[in-house]
This record gives sequence, C-alpha cells and structure tokens, in this order.
Amino acid sequence: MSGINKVILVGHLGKDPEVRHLDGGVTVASFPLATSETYNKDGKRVEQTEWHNIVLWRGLAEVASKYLQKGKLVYIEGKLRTRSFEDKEKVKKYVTEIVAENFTMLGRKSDFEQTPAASVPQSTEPKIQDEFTIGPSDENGDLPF
Amino acid sequence: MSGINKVILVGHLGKDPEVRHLDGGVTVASFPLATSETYNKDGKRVEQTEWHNIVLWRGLAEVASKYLQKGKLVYIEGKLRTRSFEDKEKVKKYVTEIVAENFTMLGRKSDFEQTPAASVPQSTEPKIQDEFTIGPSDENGDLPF
Amino acid sequence: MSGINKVILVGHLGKDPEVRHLDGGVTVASFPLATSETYNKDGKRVEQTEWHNIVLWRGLAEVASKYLQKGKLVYIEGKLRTRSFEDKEKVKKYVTEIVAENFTMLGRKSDFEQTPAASVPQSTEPKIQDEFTIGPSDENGDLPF
Amino acid sequence: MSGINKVILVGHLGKDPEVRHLDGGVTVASFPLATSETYNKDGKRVEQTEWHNIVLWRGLAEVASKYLQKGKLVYIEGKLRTRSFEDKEKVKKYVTEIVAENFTMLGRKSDFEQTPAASVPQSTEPKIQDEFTIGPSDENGDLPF
DNA sequence: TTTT
DNA sequence: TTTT
Repeated sequence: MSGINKVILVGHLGKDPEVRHLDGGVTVASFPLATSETYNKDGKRVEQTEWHNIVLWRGLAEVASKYLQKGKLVYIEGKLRTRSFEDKEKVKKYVTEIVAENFTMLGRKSDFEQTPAASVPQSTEPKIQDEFTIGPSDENGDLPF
Repeated sequence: MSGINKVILVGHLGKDPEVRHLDGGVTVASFPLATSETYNKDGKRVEQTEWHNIVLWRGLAEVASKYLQKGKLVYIEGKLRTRSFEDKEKVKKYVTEIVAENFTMLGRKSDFEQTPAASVPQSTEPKIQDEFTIGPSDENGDLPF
Repeated sequence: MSGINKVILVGHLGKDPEVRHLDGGVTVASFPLATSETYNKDGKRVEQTEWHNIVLWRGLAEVASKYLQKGKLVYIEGKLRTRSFEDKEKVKKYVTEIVAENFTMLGRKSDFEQTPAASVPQSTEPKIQDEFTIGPSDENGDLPF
Repeated sequence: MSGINKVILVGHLGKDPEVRHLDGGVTVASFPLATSETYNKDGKRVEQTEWHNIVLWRGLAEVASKYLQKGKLVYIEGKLRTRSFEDKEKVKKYVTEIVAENFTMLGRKSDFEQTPAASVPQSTEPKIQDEFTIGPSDENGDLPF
C-alpha cells in the first residue's frame, strides 16, 4: 500500500542555486536552505539552524535558478529522498535531500527584484510547481451544488 | 504577494462520491469526509467529529468516483475555498470546501475492492493527483553531485 | 479510528486581531487572513484571494494580539472547525474557521516592530504554540462572535 | 528570522521501535518507516520505497514503544534534523532523521491489538503529541545509536 | 526493514 | 453522514 512523504519548509537560501544540465537536456538545480528555530534555554535565547539540501528538476530548476538567490525567503514543498553515492575515496555515503515539488517566494516583492532598479517580470509565478505536477487550476467557476 | 493555502486530511467518507457532469464536459465529484479526534474530558473518552466538504475536479473526480466509497479511509491534500450561493429561498449563504489536489487511499487493499471476489485493477494509482497538477516524476536517476 | 485535520496557511492579516475575554478568563482572538494565488488565464495574470477566519485561544490569543497586526505575513498551522450560530434574525448559519495551533511570524523583523523606533522584545517567540494543543481542546463552546 | 521545518509521513514501520533510556532518565525510541510510491514507467507499475529514520523522545517514545510494532501504518508529523556521529572506524558521518512531534495510528483497530484476544486499552490516545513540543527541544545532544 |  |  502507498504512503505519504511530504516536507514543508520555510527558510532562507544559504547560496545561489547551482544549476547543472544532464545528458539528455534535463536541468537540475540545488541549494542549501536554512530553517531556524529559536527557543529559550535556561532563560537564554538560543537559535538552532537546520540545513536542508534542496534539489529541483527540469522546469522547477529553471525557474529557481532565475528567481531564487542566496538569502531569499522561500516556502518549499517536496519529498524526502535518501540516495547513496561514492565520495572521492570510493567510500559509500548517504545524503538525504528534499526533492522540491513546488515553491513560493515569500517576503517583499523587492526581495525578488534582480537589481534595485529592475522590477519583477510579469511572468514570475508566485507559486511554481514541478512541470510534472504543474498547471492552472481554473475551477474558479461556481459549483452547481 | 502570494501565499500558501493547504489542507491535509485523513478521514473516512461519510457517503459515496456524488458525481456531476457540467456543461462543457467537466466532471465534478463531492463527498463529506469525517475526521475524528478523541480526547479525555474529566477522565472520560470523548470523540469529536469534524465534517469536511470535499470537492474534486475533472480526472480526480473520475478516479474518486471509481475507487472511493462510503466508509473508506483516505488521505486528501487540497486547498480551502469559501464560495457563496443562493439557497431555495434566495438567501445568500456561504460554504467552505476543500478542493482536492490529490488523494491517496489508505487502509487495507481489501478495503478498496469492489466486491469480496474482485481485486483492484492493476491500474489503481495509490497517489492520484489533479490532472492539472499531475504526472510521473521520473527523476529517480542518480544525481550528478 | 482517528484522523488528521490539518491546515497550513501563509498569508497576510486583513485586520488587527480582535480580542475577547470570556467568562472564566479565557482569551480568544480572531482575525481574517488572506492567501492569494496568482495564475494565468488566457495569457492574463489573475489574482485570486481566499479569506480565512482564524481563531486563537488562551496564550496563543494573547501572543497574537501582541505581535500580529493588519498586513503582517504569518505562517499558521491549525485545524478546521465548522460551527453553527444564529444570526440577528435567528437564522441558523455555519462558519468554517481555522483554529490555530501554532504560528510563526514571517517577513522582516522590522515588520513586527511595534513602532518605527521600538525593536521586537527579546521574548518574541518565533514559533508560538497553543499551550493546550497537547491535551483536550475544550473550545467547543460557541464562540462569542 | 525563524522558519518552518515540517515533515508529514504516512507509512509502515519496518521494525519494532527500539527503546533506550539515557542517563537522566530520558527515553528515546527509534524505528525505520517506509513510505512507498507507485508510478507507471513505460506502462509498467514500479514501486519505489523510501526509508525514514524516525526518532521519538520522552513520553512520545514511551507511547510509541507500547503501541507501534513492525508493519503498522502510522501518520507521523515531525521535523528534519541532520546530525553527525563517528562510526566504528572513527569516520565522521551524517544521518538525517525525522524527530517526531506527534503521531496517529491508522488502519484497523485490530491492527493495534497486542494479541488477537487483547483489546487496545481505553486510554490509547489516537493522536499523541510530544509533551515537550511546546517548549525547548533540548534533544540536540548526540543520540546513542 | 514495511506494505500492496 | 464515517470510523473506532
């Protein structure tokens, strides 16, 4: 039977997205995302930051590389995936990544402007989905019941 | 600026899905879903049930009408939408619905069998998405980093 | 068997929180929250805004009334609850509300400053939870608004 | 500024929970959880299973060890945490875990019965939360496994 | 290492 | 109107 594997993050990019083009023309982007939590420990305010490896594919990767930069605040929805790889010393290692399914830019509009003078292009999708998960939902007509 | 409007429910259908075909060939299905919460009140076990109006469009509606029946346990992800309508007395009223974006059948496989003897067709998708949100995600190849 | 009833919203307050003190000293706060979605319709950019009725109890209500104001961006997690009430004409009506379980202020720190000159107190909890979330939630009495 | 770090899983336990009692009397439980996704690849039905390391603290750990067993279906809500440890060869390694904040048992009631003859005690909380979720989460010390 |  |  099937299950649910869902991750919801709101945090800041630790670096600009790094984009790669695989053989076959598929685009992949990735970046670290920080989510911080603040709590009181013995009356002192402690901040704990967690770093997440975000991976985006195809169209999502392209939009991310265009609109997301280091420091920006984003909402990301995706799923967990742990994969193994060999490091330079041929040692098998594991990483857990969040494969993004859609993201939404948060924060001020000005935070997403390329330069102080430029304005965000009309085409900026506030909510961007994986093209294999994407699309308009035009069901805003009134329901017949 | 954009926002997030997400609902996650796990509950039982109160009735079979009710299906309608709008002019233009669009299919809409709807059903009530119960989510119950149990807590202790003065040492007694109290159950509180909340009823949700679930609405599904197009392909999702069709799959729902095929595989979901009264009593079944489902995971539903969607968004909130409040719409107004006029009742028979022409009084304006409001309903809040959950417009489903995808759902997953939970519980035993046998719970989704049509009849004790029949088995669920091979084509039953455990996770079914709105066709405007849908699609295979074949990014299972190894990442180059 | 039990279920899941979870709502996740990121949006802006439409008004300042309205605070009430019930008999028995319980504090309740409420405010409308807007989540907007933008999509393309026939090549044109359309924005659709959904309004949600947010309700907060006890300690959460108090923190909300202190730190949230009209226009602020918040992440809210809670559950759906539909309750009935009688309007002035004694007509039975229904409202669906989101009973908040915790919230996190998003956006610039300066967005949460009381006045341009004041800074957010050290004690501001970035993630604030309903102190009663764990146990029974006895707020099933009718709301006074 | 603060962020959101939330994981929502529905899956089956791969093993019985493993319970440990740390110095100081704190209880920790952990188990692997499988979430499977099925999709069509070239007309063939492919199942992909993802394994998650679930960690529970204190009261949650105790309830988990009592009611969850290998094979059971659960809804788990928690947060991601990546921690480092040294393996037997003193090599620094990283694991990403899901620190549970609450869980709900899904599936038939009979699935949670200890033995065919026994019934689940009246006191079984369908939704069980980490009693410390509200405040500080001081489980940042290294885990003993 | 789960489940269907 | 579901389920336990």
